Amino acid sequence: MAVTILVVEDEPAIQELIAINLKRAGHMVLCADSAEQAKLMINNVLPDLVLLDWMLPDTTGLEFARRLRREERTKTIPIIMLTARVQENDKISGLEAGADDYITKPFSPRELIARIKAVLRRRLPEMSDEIIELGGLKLDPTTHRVHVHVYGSNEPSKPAEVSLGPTEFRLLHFLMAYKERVHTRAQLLDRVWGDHVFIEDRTVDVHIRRLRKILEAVGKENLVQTVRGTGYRFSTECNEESIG
Amino acid sequence: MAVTILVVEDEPAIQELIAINLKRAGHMVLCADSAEQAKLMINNVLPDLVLLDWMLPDTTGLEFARRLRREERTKTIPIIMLTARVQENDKISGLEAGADDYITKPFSPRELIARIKAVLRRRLPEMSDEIIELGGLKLDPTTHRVHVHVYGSNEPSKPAEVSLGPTEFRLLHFLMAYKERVHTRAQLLDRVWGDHVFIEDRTVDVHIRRLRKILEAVGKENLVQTVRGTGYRFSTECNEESIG
DNA sequence: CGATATTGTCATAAAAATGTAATGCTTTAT
DNA sequence: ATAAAGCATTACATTTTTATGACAATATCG
Repeated sequence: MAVTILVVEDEPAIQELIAINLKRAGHMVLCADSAEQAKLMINNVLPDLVLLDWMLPDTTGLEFARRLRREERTKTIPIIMLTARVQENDKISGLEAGADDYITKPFSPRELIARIKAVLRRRLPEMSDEIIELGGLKLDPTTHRVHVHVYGSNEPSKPAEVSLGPTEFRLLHFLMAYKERVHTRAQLLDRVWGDHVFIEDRTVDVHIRRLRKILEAVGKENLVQTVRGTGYRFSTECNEESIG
Repeated sequence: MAVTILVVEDEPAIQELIAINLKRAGHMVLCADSAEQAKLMINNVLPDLVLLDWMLPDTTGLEFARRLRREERTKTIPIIMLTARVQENDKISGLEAGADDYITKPFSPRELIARIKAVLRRRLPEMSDEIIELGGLKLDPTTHRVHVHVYGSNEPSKPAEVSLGPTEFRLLHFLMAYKERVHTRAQLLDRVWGDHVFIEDRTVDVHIRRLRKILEAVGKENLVQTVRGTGYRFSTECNEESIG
């Protein structure tokens, strides 16, 4: 998949170095010298990941990262910070304003690529555009559509489309992206609804209900399962099994 | 599992950031700005792990760690220190004070999560998400499933799923995580049920019974064993004695 | 602006899980 | 052998958790 990476770095030499290596690794690369310029570029093309220098001419990387996190359109973009040397200073301390990772200069190209890969892998499953096909469902994030493939009939019947509301779609997408795994309501609120929400846990139940209702209507009743005392899970394995 | 982590850190930005990442990783997070506040929170809820900043407004993290280690109730809680210093001395005194690990700032969320996982695996196996395979049982915390592998039939029959209630699941998980070890009822109540519970000792018997019943139904009758006068244990060795 | 969809919360029903007590069985001690 | 102690098993009332439908508030779309 073509991952677009925005490099925000004022030092031309480093910028160049990074760009070359990223291109070699098969990524689309955009370069910006300043936060200002980065802003403009983001307006044009939404990158899949941002490499952000700690020190920028017009602002700090920290500040810029915060800005990215604040805005709806950019808030989920993974950020990797480039920081010069380990600072003893507590002000610079630690995790920088929502960065997904940081790399201290100097770094090797190999390390850079590895970190990018790791961040993408971790961040991607739920927001990647890849089609997920599971348990007779086909979910396409790009078209925002879900189709049911009905087993049993051996003729290649045209898969029916399932229509879901926005939240149900995201919920299903998340559950399918992390199939089999149980998610607590808190986790679902966090990752399907968003970070700062303060919504009742029980609301999740209602949305699960809505999702199930729609799935039942097309004969998919056991995919979204309850795990009592914990939460919910999407699974293609059956829930209850009696063994002799 | 639902691991409750107490973050003791006075810098709000870092605290917030840590909290976000821990939540995303599926943990329950409590935050305290000071040792004082941390103390109060611990009185309420006993956390499973403490992330402790080296520098605190009212005391040093070191001192606080010592205090935790002194008191009976908190004596065994794993502690991870957050420190900006890289001096060898500090590492040593931190470890002396009973820290299980320490992380130097700046650190990435990934590193943080990884260390927490490592400490949990070592200190609280029942809280770690690792699959446990033992005596023909396979317990997977992430999917919340238990499967029985039936020996004897050499055909690769699909392992059947065992369905357990919440408490039985936790109990089995705990027993399996500390296999072969005997646990008193009090210990089980403490660690499977929770901290402040006041429940009859005999209640454990009932849950052991329920667990056994389910396991018997799938042909696993000797895994949960009684140690008369002491308590219970999960063991793959048979406990039948030879007769003199 | 009106019509339709979507969303979060509540109330209530339904289901499942839990703790306790009562009773019977086994082992250990006297 | 008999009593005492420890454990197993069952039944049951209570509590906890989840499902479900209705509703008002918002958001979206034409």
